[in-house]
Amino acid sequence: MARWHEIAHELRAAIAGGDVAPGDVLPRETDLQERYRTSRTTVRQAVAALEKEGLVEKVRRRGTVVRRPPTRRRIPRSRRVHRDGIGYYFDTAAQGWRPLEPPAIGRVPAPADIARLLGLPAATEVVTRSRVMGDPGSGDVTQLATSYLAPAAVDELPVLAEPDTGPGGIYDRMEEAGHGPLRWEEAVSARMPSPDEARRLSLPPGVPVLRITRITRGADGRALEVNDTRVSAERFEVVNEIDRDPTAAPRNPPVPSGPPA
Amino acid sequence: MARWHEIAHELRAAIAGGDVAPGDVLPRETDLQERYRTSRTTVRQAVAALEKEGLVEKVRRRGTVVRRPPTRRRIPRSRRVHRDGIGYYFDTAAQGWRPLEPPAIGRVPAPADIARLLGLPAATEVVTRSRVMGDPGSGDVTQLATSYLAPAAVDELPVLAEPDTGPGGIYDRMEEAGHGPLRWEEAVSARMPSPDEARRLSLPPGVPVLRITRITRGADGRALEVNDTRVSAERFEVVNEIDRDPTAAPRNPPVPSGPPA
DNA sequence: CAGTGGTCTAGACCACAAC
DNA sequence: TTGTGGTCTAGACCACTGA
Repeated sequence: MARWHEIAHELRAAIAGGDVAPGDVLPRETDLQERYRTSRTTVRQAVAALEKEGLVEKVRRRGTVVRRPPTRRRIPRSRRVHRDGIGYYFDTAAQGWRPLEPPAIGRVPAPADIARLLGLPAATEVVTRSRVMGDPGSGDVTQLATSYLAPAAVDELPVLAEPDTGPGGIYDRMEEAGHGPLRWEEAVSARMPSPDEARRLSLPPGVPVLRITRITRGADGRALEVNDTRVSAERFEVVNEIDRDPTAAPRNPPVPSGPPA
Repeated sequence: MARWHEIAHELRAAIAGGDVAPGDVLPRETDLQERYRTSRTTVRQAVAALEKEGLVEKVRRRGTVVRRPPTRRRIPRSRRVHRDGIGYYFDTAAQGWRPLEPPAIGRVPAPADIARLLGLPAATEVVTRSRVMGDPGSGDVTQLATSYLAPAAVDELPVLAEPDTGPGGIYDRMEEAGHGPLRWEEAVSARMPSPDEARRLSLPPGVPVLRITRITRGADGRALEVNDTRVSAERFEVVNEIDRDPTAAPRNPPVPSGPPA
């Protein structure tokens, strides 16, 4: 076993055993060097392993801080979307966050995975609507969302490429054009952030992004739009409810939760 | 800007621009040292950054390999669970994977987050049922699942702590005891794996685990069980369907997808 | 079995933010 | 202001594994 593995193992045990509590700092690097009779490089490699696991965070001039177990805010999902009441479940206002700026409209070659979902040849040019959501008060960014619009939808409804799409947004426009009732399919996965995403979402090392990829289809089944939303996997979770009884009456849509206590 | 940032930036651009295709290798470390007139430490720090992002994977004797964009297998979810037909949506057999060994029964203090979901004081001792799922043919492990059982449920139904819980499993036993119809709430999030999880799921560096935390409640609303499932975030995604029209008829449950082509 | 990345040393200077 | 981690050097030997 490599020396740095041993050191990482002991530090991990000290954290798990409560010898160092969340918020506390690990011994400084020079102290660990001395304690383990090793070079600074080896010590740093051990601590870097814990950082990659999201267990600790390095803070300059303070030290290596043990991170708190995350409290996640719930992103509730119901099977059905209601037009009244709480709004669409993916109505961002209902989720407690708001756009920090108007959507940025762009035209880019569709990334390979998006093109596949839209049923387009790779690198077809598509219109994008990019939003940065968060708390306007603090400027805290919680969510990066990009909509990729099918070219056919934009040709039919040029307003989709406008910053302001009118009351109800793009989905109401699509239904007005006869595509309703709309259906959505939503995939949740995760990956490590790009450097840009990490910076914009203020993600410390060792924190993945939770990725919510939602495809919108019209009544004919054709894909109209793909929405790709990224949030901190440490700050959010996507919640669904399931009933066992096939005859059970639909329950009320879940109410959006407030910020963690 | 630090030198290693520059190097990482150039390597990232070479990958994004297709100069090095997936499956290709980056120049060896000594070549990069020479090209950038720097030390091996600096080169390694740059490559380590790409590895943390999941872009490359180091393979001994081969080099630093550019990873392929992941193809994810879908884990479908419907709002309702059916007892006939495809089975329960979380019936693992219907998902294309099977237990590699009988469930391991344990008794452990409940982790803080599990105790909270079960409505128990922290560190209450609970019965666990741990499963390792995968492909029995290849031995490939795809899923680690642990059920945490509420003490009251085990007191009432001691069979829940047996390796074999009989036909239909623990949920049928709970319904037979009068807790039905059961309801579930499922949260999807992600985090970096522990070293043990990374080893058992064969996760390369830079790949998070997708975590599916499902809570089972009886008709009276009390929590009976929490299931904590971990899969590779690069190999799986959780998919839900949503209708807009509140009066739309329920659609058929989604059919489990096969392995990626 | 040879070449790749893995590990480790001992030392130096720097940049930043908490004190 | 100053102590922390951040960056970097030049070199050595090792272990694994795929050509």
